[in-house]
Amino acid sequence: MRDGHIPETTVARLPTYLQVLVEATDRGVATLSSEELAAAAGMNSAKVRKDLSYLGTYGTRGVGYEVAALAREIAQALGIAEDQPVVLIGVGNLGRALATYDGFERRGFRLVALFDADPTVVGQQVGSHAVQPTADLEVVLHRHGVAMAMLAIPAPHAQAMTDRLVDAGVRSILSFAPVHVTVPEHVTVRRVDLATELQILSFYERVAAQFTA
Amino acid sequence: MRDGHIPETTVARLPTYLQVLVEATDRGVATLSSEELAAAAGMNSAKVRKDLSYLGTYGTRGVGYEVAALAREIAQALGIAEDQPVVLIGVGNLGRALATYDGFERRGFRLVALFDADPTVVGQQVGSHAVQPTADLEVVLHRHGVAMAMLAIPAPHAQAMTDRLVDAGVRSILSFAPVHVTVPEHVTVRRVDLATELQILSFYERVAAQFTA
DNA sequence: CTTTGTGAAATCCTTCACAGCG
DNA sequence: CGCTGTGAAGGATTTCACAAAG
Repeated sequence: MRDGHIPETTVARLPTYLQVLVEATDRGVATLSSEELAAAAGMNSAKVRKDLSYLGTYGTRGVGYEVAALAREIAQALGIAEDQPVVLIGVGNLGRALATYDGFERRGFRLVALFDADPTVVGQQVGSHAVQPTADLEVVLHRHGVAMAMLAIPAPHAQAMTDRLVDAGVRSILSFAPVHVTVPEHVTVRRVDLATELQILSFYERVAAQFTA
Repeated sequence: MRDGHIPETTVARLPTYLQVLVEATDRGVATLSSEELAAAAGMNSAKVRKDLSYLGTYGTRGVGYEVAALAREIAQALGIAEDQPVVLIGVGNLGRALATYDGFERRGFRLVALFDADPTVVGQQVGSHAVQPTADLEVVLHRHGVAMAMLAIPAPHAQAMTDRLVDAGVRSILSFAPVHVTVPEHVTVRRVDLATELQILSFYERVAAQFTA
């Protein structure tokens, strides 16, 4: 393929492939077929091959994909060939869990600072960082060249803080606030809303229950 | 419409509409047009109207949608007209945040029990529940008629615990373990993987950076 | 002989655009 | 006259199925 454009759905699956490849590396597996990759990722092989073809041609016919090379290639496409600096805004219950989660560090990111607006939280040690006041936000973002932020603050403050992050040069935001925020064209926001996920599940639960009843 | 089938993408958006409607209720707004609903939810009005049409016809031409009636209808479709009992397995960092998150309670769910395999955690009070040993899982699930579970345990234990949940009658699982688990046809698993979300963002960050550079 | 890479077909989702209702 | 509800058009994604490569 190799024409620069990768479908959104494919991008969303690349992290899953990467994870399977990293596990395969740990197990000492050198090569995986699209069929094996698909089984481990929970999808079908045609989709795997089509997805990987957008990155270029890294497979060998009759053999499969070289695990190490493909992992490197996906990490490259995802922009995590070297670690990306990230900050976390909001050190409440969820923020604390995020700050101490080692998955970010193991999967391409480096948490460089924690911020909170609450003066009673500022100064506390959470994981390997002391919480800083939001007043210092711009200085720290600039010093570390941070382009990504995680937002774990109450919904009413989300838009104002987002505006501030965008002004400070942040281009990607992972928001846990259950509210839509508006951003300029060049900024991407992904929202993770835990209650929303449960509600979606609940819908299908209901459908399944009908067959059971 | 009214033919029982609702597209997945529509189901995934219903919780957002519901949230906008609940906020509108709080502000004392009685009626919303598809245009207003779309603006608050961050999408376009045609999509809103098409989505809502799958539920039936609840709008009034020339006026818009009656907020209270539509909210009730969406809650009904999502199966949260009355609260759904849910359990949480795994009371580590993330589990603690989930156990103390009040969004679940406010948005249609009732957390009925916490479980952990670690004997040093069992018995601890987390939020309004004492952590129970996983040995008691089946009894508790059965007693409360639980069909939904949240899974916040290490990846290597995810499949075994999932099998146990399914055997105990759970039909919907929200998993935070970064691994694919296999389940029977009638069971739904949604996976929320925080590092995956950041990696997807990172991809678009890279694209945006190219324009900036 | 096995498995990739990919056009083409099939399916699914979004957007358009407007008839028709209130 | 304003706004919903929806066929039809347009896009996007998935799946099929097979030619070509190792």
